[in-house]
Amino acid sequence: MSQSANSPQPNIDQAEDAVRATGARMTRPRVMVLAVLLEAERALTHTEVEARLPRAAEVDRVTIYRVLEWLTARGLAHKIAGDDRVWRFNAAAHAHAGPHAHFQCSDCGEVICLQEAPARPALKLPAGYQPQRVELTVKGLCAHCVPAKPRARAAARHSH
Amino acid sequence: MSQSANSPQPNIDQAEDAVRATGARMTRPRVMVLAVLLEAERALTHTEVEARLPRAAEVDRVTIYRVLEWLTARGLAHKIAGDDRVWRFNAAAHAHAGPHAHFQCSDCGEVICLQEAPARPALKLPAGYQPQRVELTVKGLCAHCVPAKPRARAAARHSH
DNA sequence: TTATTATTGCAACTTTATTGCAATAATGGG
DNA sequence: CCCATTATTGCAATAAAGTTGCAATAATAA
Ligand SMILES: [Mn+2]
Ligand SMILES: [Mn+2]
Ligand SMILES: [Zn+2]
Ligand SMILES: [Zn+2]
Repeated sequence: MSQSANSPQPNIDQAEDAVRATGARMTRPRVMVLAVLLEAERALTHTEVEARLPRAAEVDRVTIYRVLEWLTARGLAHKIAGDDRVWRFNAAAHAHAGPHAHFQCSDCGEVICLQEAPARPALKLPAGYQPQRVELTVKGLCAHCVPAKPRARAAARHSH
Repeated sequence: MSQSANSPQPNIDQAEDAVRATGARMTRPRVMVLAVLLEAERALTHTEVEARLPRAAEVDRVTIYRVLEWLTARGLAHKIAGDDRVWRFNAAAHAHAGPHAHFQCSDCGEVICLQEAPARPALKLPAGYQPQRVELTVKGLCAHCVPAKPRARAAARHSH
């Protein structure tokens, strides 16, 4: 039960390595944001990333948006569009190199990556349409939002 | 090649029947919006619905939002969340009664319904997670956005 | 016709994300 | 180590999609 699971240090090191490996400039916002994603156990929204950045980091809101975009373009992260109009980001190194399915809670919006790669069912497209990738998302209730007993249905939204 | 495919009249009749069948009040916004959806060959955004409503209909922006929500709740339409975080709506009567997959163009955002029902690959969820439904979306380029020849890649966005 | 109340219209507001541009700072060369 | 170059960043303004509160309107039942 050490608190090391919450210590960003090792993730910062890993983030630095990853950013350096791209050949682009290594900046504090890039390293800190990636470290936050590496530390997360699930996909994070822009707001969540902002909240998890140490105060001392002092990264601007817009910069976070741009860094998340940048990380995604470089393959260091990937983003998922959910039902709630919010992008969620996950570090690519999270044992999710290839394509994989996602789960989204229809109550709180939480998104997690699932392991199994969706077995492409070879869907038929109209003439002239060109497939690129298949996205498989399971909708349902996360462990936090599943009611313990079949009552207290309309409970207030929680924030995890 | 008659222009009847563009005439909303038969769809208006069908829409009236569908709205009446719900038992709720039959209003012009509900009928007109549903008629627009029935006439569409693909899923429409709120903005597209607004643009296709006849001027004479004079339906308020907010009412369109509410009617689309209402149609979805009654099962007369269904909505799809795309990568551009915009809801798109499709009349449920469009031969899409049950669950089905979707296609979204990664260039222009167009969404169409696909026929085949995704063969549920029975994904394994973490303990305590409760699946409800599976969404399968094929990303790619629609017929309008597929480049005729492998050049002119960065062409300007079209609007269909 | 009239009463009831579900719907609608309107204005203000919220949330999420984007854009323009000047200021800052990461890197490479001297 | 210092300077020049220019990729990044911060800040303010703006955009786009959708929501909310509430008074006015109109669909239905009596
Ligand atoms: Mn993922
Ligand atoms: Mn559909
Ligand atoms: Zn949840
Ligand atoms: Zn397209």
